[in-house]
Amino acid sequence: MLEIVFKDGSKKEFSESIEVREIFRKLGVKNACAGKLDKKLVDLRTQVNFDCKLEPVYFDSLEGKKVYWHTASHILAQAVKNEFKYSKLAIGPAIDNGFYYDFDLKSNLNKEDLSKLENEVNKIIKENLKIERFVMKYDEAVKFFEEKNENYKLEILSENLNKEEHVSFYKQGEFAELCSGPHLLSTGEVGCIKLLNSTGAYWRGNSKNKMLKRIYGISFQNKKQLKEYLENLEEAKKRDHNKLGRELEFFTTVDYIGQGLPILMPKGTKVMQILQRFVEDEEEKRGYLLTKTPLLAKKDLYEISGHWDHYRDGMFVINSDDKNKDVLALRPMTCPFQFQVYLNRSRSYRDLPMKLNETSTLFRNEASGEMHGLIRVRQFTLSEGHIACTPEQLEKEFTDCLDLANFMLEKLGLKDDVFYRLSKWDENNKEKYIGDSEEWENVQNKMRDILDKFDLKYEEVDGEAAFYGPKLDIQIKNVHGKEDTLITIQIDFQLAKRFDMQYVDINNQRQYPYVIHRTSLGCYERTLALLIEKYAGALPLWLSPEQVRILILNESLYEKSKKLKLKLGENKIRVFIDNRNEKIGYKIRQAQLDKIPYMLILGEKELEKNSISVRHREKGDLKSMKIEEFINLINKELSC
RNA sequence: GCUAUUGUAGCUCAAUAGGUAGAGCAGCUGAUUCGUAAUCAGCAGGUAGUCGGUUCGAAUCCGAUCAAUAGCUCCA
Repeated sequence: MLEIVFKDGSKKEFSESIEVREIFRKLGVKNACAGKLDKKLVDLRTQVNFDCKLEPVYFDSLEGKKVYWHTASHILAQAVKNEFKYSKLAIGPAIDNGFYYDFDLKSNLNKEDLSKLENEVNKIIKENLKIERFVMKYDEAVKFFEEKNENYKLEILSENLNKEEHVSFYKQGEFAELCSGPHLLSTGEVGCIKLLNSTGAYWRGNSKNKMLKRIYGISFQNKKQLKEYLENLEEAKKRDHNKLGRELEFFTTVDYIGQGLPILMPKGTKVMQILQRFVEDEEEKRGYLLTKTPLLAKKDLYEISGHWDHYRDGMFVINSDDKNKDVLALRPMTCPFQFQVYLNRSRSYRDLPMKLNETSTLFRNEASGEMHGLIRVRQFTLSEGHIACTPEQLEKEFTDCLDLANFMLEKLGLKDDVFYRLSKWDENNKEKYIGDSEEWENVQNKMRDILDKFDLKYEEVDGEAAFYGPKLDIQIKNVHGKEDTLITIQIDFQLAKRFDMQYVDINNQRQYPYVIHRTSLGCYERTLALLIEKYAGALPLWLSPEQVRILILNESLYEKSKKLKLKLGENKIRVFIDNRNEKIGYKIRQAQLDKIPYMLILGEKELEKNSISVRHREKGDLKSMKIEEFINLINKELSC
């Protein structure tokens, strides 16, 4: 006898081992694509032969979608095998927004190939082939792939630790694929597949390996859902800062200036100035002292910090082949410079914590393919800061940094869009880092302890640390779903030693402080980019480079509008008049119009009543009001 | 850096098979004063990203290079 408990708490007994799908059938559960057995995702074909908890998984959950998408990726692999005789299979997982499959192909894939494959894929769905699971002995599986000359599959197999265990396969029609599942029961259940694009991707994600062809796709249960998804995708792309930011004249690029070196136009610069003032003021309130340090230094400095050995590829080096001149490098980080403030004289524990901030321009020689609008550039400005503190102060200071970061996110309205990541070192790749294992484990544990005291969900990722210490990274996704670090808070236990930064403790002993590297708002270019995407260009009032546009309907009102502008300007409201050359005109491009929070209309009607008509970009027409009333309205909105 | 795609006026896009560049919007000038993008008339804008090659002739074909886009790798 076995007892199965369901999500609603109900129980059912079965006399013998039974398949998940059979259980669901008996219970009348329909449309489940997999099961969750004691919290583990399992195939509908799984035999249950012990007491357990079980619940159905459907397409409406991400886990469920991934089952569909994984099956879709197998169908794609089958289609590619049908269409390209010499193709070899690599891997094809489901991802958060669909699936991909990597192939080794002799030829490139163009659009026609992709649509041909799409037809083939949907043909396989229509055929509604039964998908069966079977197992093979390890040796048989090796032989199976050797015959097919599938060297990537063989490589995966060779890493199978337990060669005694059977290897799991899934088969549909003639196509069999190494896979641990779970999968749907037939190809027809997938619904419809759209192949989105094809790109290159390195085998095993290693740039030293061969580049394979990757095809991305998505599938839905029906065409309506697919259409909706594709439309949403198009909508999201309209918010792309790289397009919108240029259209709205926040920034531009010039080919002969170079990659990753955007020109910030007046609007973009205004927003960055607002952000920068906001950040510096807030940091000052929180006890930071502002510094301004050089943008470049002799390589000697970087040799001490370790950048010369661990970060040289990322730096712009000057005079490297002139023996008569000092070799200099533009700074990729501010830490070694700002440390000199600490080192200016001897420090006691009474000086700590020492909190320094800087609005620092940095230069990083990113590889040519990495640049992306304002999100990834070669010169950028960071809201940077460093805190030197005693071990006892570390927790409080770290907590304060996190609080500051969250405060900033809250103010920008990005709080719900971010996720947290504890970025650790890679212990299999020690040469990338400075310091020994014990120190790393020690600090990482410390960081984890602090994080666990917060009500904060975070994931841990190996190999994402800085070379000098672990990081708390606050991540965000752009409109393309690509993840980037917005804010980072790092604990460093190495650089103080390298720079011989000491303090004298209460027992008159010399000690090294901990250093926290942190940003409060990340880099301004990137933050601006994400704000444009978040708000589709219609930034909140306090961040809008143009808060008010005055529209005059009669040339004779021009002088009056100038006075109005002056008056609003005195109240620190950013206002523009909609005409150039002192001529009337109420032709405003709609695209720009709905980005401006308020529009004031000034015409004969208003003149008579000595008032203005106000239009809000979202609320539409507001009642006409006196200028003072409008100023109050804006101030009220700004204060909350 | 790698795999692809793209590059024609400020923007969006045209031009049968290589035959010597055209339209809308924006801009400018003038008229119009018309209540929320697109009134009328006129003008001006391009050595086709750049450099080289093939050809009698190249926006179109080839090569190199620069830049942009998506993805990989890398990273704030």
